[in-house]
Amino acid sequence: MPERPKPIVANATLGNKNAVQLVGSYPTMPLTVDCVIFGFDENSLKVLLIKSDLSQFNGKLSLLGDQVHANEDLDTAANRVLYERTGMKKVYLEQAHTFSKLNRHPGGRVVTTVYASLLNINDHSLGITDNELKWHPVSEVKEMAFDHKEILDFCYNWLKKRIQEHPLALNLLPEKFSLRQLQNVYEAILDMKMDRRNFRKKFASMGFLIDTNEMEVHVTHRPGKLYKFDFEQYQLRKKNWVGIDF
Amino acid sequence: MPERPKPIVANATLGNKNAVQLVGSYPTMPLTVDCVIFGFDENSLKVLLIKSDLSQFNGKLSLLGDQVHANEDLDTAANRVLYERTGMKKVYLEQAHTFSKLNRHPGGRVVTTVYASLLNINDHSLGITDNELKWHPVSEVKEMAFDHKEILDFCYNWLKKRIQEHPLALNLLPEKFSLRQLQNVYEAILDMKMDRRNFRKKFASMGFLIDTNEMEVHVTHRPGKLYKFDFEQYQLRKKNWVGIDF
DNA sequence: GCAAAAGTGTTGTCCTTACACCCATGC
DNA sequence: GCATGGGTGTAAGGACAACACTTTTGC
Repeated sequence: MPERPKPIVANATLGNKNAVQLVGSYPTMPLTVDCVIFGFDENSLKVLLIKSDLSQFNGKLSLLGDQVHANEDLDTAANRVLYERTGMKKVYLEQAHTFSKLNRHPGGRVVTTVYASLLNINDHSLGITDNELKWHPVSEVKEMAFDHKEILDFCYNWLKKRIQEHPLALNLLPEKFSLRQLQNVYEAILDMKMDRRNFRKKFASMGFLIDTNEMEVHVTHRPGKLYKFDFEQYQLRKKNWVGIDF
Repeated sequence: MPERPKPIVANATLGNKNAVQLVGSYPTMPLTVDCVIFGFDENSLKVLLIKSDLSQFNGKLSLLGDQVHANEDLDTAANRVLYERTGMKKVYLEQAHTFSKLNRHPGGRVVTTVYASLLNINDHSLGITDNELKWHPVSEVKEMAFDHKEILDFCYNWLKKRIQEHPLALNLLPEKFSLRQLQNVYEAILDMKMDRRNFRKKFASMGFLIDTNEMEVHVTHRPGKLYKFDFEQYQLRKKNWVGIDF
């Protein structure tokens, strides 16, 4: 049995009191959002990065991040930052984790909530390229500013797991895609080869592929069929039972 | 192509500048942590809650939360809050999500990072019971203070998924447990009945159960074997491939 | 006609499910 | 001896892994 710790100050002194007073007694700190934006092009997984303009980091690569304004929630902030940095709107964004190490920012204590985002590089041309914004192959990113390498690694692991359970990878492709493109996405992200027949059978049996009756054009080999993903059906039928297994 | 948004102020004005100055220009806000502490007892899933002492909430139930200090990271804060509220230390804690709706706290803007925690009720007696701290069956919790009901629902869903992929539920049981107890945990959390033989086969085949050669005592039926979970083996052999399925 | 990738089926193995009977203990 | 849950095996069905040949297009 542990010894009884000191009571929490706010409770002891305020009792059944005013919420504004209570919140006023809390320390405040700056909050940022960082976006880890994955894209897919030329059969490899890319991530959208800028060069840090902090002198400490000497042009090291950095995620797309910025302060959270006093009057916006985190989802809004992440969307805004993405828009301000890239000119893109309405991108799928998902909160991944909040990082809070005390010394993670050289300018003082900054807590950051990280959002991961996936998009199709060819459908979203960059409207802005300040700070040398560009796509970098994930496998080639080594050093980064802040704790951003750690964050990138975290999000890459998150992505690997996530695409196996959600049709997230479809966001990396154009609306109409071939099964080869889809398999390339999976192979690139998971960093493994898969059997083509089994891969196609798996997706066919899920029943979310819509045959567009169109084919690839101008390819130097037999053209493949183009499909759309039936997100509507997916929403209706998605699993909630995964099965005990670890 | 979207119109080019206004440049981000911090970049435009500071250029390649001082990090301290940059962070100093960010708005600050109070940050809290909330702990969703699940426990298991009498074959039902419980959650540890207090009564809010804010007058607005009129004694409604609340998660265990408190401010994050200026000089502590979120993991530390969550552990501290748990200790201060319950007297318990060294509890498994995992960050689940950060909630940031602007009006979620009546005292002003407060962002909260939520940690989920699982523990065995009978192994952890409560050292402190201020604010009517006690265990509530999850299924019976209706109204709560703040957005805590929404947070609880989020964490309950998180838990359902999580226990299917990680040996998390073992934290809800004593070190030595019977397979019946284990199955009860799963049935209570997932809210479904399972076949006893298949459940046992499943766990036996995973190879993480260590037979203690002890039996239940003083039970009004044939006593069951007691097992330990081999966390060490689990760490060595845990899966990282789940298989595409959604 | 050659290179390159599309398209397609079968078989064996493993995992999951469904299901019924006897056993050890407390009272 | 009876109530309660412990312990066990098998058969059928479904999912997954492994594997090779023919087809269509561009050049």
